Amino acid sequence: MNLKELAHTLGLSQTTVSRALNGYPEVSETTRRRVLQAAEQHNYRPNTRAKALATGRAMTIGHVIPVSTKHEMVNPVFADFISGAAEVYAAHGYDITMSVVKDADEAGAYRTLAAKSAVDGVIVHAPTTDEPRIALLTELGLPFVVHGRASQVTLPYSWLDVNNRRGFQRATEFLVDLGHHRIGLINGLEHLDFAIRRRQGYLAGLAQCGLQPDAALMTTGEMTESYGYLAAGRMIDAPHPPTAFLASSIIVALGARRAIEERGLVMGRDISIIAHDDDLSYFRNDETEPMFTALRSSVKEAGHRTATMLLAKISGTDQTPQQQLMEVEMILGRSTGPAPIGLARERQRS
Amino acid sequence: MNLKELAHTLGLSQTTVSRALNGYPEVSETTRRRVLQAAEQHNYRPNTRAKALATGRAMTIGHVIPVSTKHEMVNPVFADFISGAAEVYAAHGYDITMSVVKDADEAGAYRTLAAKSAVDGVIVHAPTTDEPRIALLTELGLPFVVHGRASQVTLPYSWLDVNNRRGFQRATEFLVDLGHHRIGLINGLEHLDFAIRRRQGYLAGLAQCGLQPDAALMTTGEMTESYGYLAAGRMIDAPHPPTAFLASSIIVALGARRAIEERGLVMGRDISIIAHDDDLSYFRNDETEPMFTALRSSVKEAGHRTATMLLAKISGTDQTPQQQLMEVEMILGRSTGPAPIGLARERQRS
DNA sequence: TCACAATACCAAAGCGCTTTGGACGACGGG
DNA sequence: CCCGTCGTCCAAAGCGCTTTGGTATTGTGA
Repeated sequence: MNLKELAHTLGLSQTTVSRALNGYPEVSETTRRRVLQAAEQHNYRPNTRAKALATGRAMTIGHVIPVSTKHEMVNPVFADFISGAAEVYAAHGYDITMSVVKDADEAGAYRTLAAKSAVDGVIVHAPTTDEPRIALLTELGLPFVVHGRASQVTLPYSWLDVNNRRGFQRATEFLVDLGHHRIGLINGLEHLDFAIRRRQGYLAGLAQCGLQPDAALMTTGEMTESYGYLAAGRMIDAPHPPTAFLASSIIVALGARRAIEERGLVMGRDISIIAHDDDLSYFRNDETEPMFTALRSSVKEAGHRTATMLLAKISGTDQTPQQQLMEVEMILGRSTGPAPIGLARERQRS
Repeated sequence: MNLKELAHTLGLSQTTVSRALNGYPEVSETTRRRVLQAAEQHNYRPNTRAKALATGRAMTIGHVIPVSTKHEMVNPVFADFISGAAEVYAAHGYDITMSVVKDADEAGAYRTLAAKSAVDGVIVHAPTTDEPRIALLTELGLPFVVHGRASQVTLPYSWLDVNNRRGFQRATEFLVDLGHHRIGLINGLEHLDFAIRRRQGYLAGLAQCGLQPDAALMTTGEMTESYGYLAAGRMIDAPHPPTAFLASSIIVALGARRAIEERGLVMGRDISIIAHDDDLSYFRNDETEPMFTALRSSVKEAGHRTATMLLAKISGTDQTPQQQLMEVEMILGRSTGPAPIGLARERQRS
């Protein structure tokens, strides 16, 4: 059923039917009701493409999600992020289109999206410190909001970020307060901005407590479980092992935990862990006493908010770039405890 | 840059330019090259909507992904599945559009997609045993392929599934061979077809070995880590605890493992686990000696194959419904071992 | 040399919608 | 009584593309 047919069965012009459906005032209330009812009855939905073509608005948001060439991995946070964003889109009649691209040709993906005029706006995921996409999108004139920030980019742009720096600083200081002097950082890939900020927070925390950083206690990698396992294991087995870890995600923390337990140590007693927690739906760290002490910030809510910002930008409500910084919650769980005293610690390891 | 402008700058008609770009023969090779080059130079991409409107083909595949109303959870396998499917789509010039819907109104989502004629085909995720979407889509005439099967549906339709039944039967028999007589099944939600089949496999395995099933050893739930933890914990604490678990996913298995270790037991010695492993990119169970003994079947590959089937269906290559059954690989890891003898087991627990 | 077929191009219609620029009565004020 | 206004509707253009149904221009065989 299309407009023409619908108009014909109603004995009205397409114009009138279209106006009735779209809430324009030049239609009498009686005919509007008649139209609405007929539309409902025939399950009429305007053809998206025709509508988009006529209005010039695609009513579609693009998400281009990078899959790392290294591990062919797509970051599991996207599922939750998008589910949060999707609620907002749906409420405003927007569709989602996604392109999955090897991170190399991400720029190309945006170019194509813009050239095809397939979307009204996009969300930029996982920005690097000098994220080139920001300049590209500004140049293309395609509305966008960045999930995260790009420290080195000076152009004004809209973003929503988590206060990673503050969070990791707090976590570090918290661990030091518990007596931990050697804290291992199991960070994400450090060309990504969030990872840099986390490291900065970690370093600031150490500095605040008068501790020297140790390069042997800082690692970087793609945030898989194995990575957490290997990185933690390596540090534990090194000459001066840490007594605590800061893990960049729950999944990484699980790996670290595995490394700890495999060595007969007990998490929260022999070695503490604090994890950043994106509050993923299938991995809730929220029992009466959470498994991990964590810096929690819901990625789903971030999706929700980012989408809201983007739609505001598209509708022209927000002309000037907007920023939102979400603070993390620090959740106390079972993975942290006072640093073991040296001797006890040594006994554990032998 | 649109067709009109491009044609104008070239001093050609839109017809010719369009034909040159789309590989029609009524264009001289010299002009074709000229056109192609100009298009390249101006980064011209035909407007998706206009093209779709003119051709009647949306060049878009719909994925409607359900978010469970219960835990607001979106199944983490989608990320990998879609990344597999996306490669195929991209290679054939198709876009992806996704709708995220509370599982309640999934039917509505498909209806809308069809009425808007927004997609050329869809993939049906997570079918129930009597999946009503199959009848709906057949009625709507929208090409589709089911990822999974629907045991009770008699209509012919295309699907790709993993041999869950066989896998779980094998795993069960393997555990029995190791001396396990009480095996706990930590299954997914059993209105979903794959979960039913897994249970059937489990029961068949027990029967094959002459063992009676015990209702206390079978649980059902949404496949989160907490669920695995709680379900396993409950069984372990019951009067006649199992000596092995069959877990419906790696994430669930991690929960089970946590329950085991929290009780001072050792996985693979005191209690064994076999998990179904979707081979998720951020959770690879594939070190030299994998953490879990597992039934592995790559969900990314499933996405790849399902997408291929769907495109074949859309292009009309496959008129008759096609089926594909993927066998699981059984991977030996560290989570299984012989059943402990009664006494030793008791000593462990006290 | 002429007719006929390729060859290489073009004008215009059409996809399903929105939106501009009216038309046509009814109504009310001067 | 007439004119301007308002309310209600419609015809047609236009969004950017594809595709049908041409028209010139060239090459070919008789």
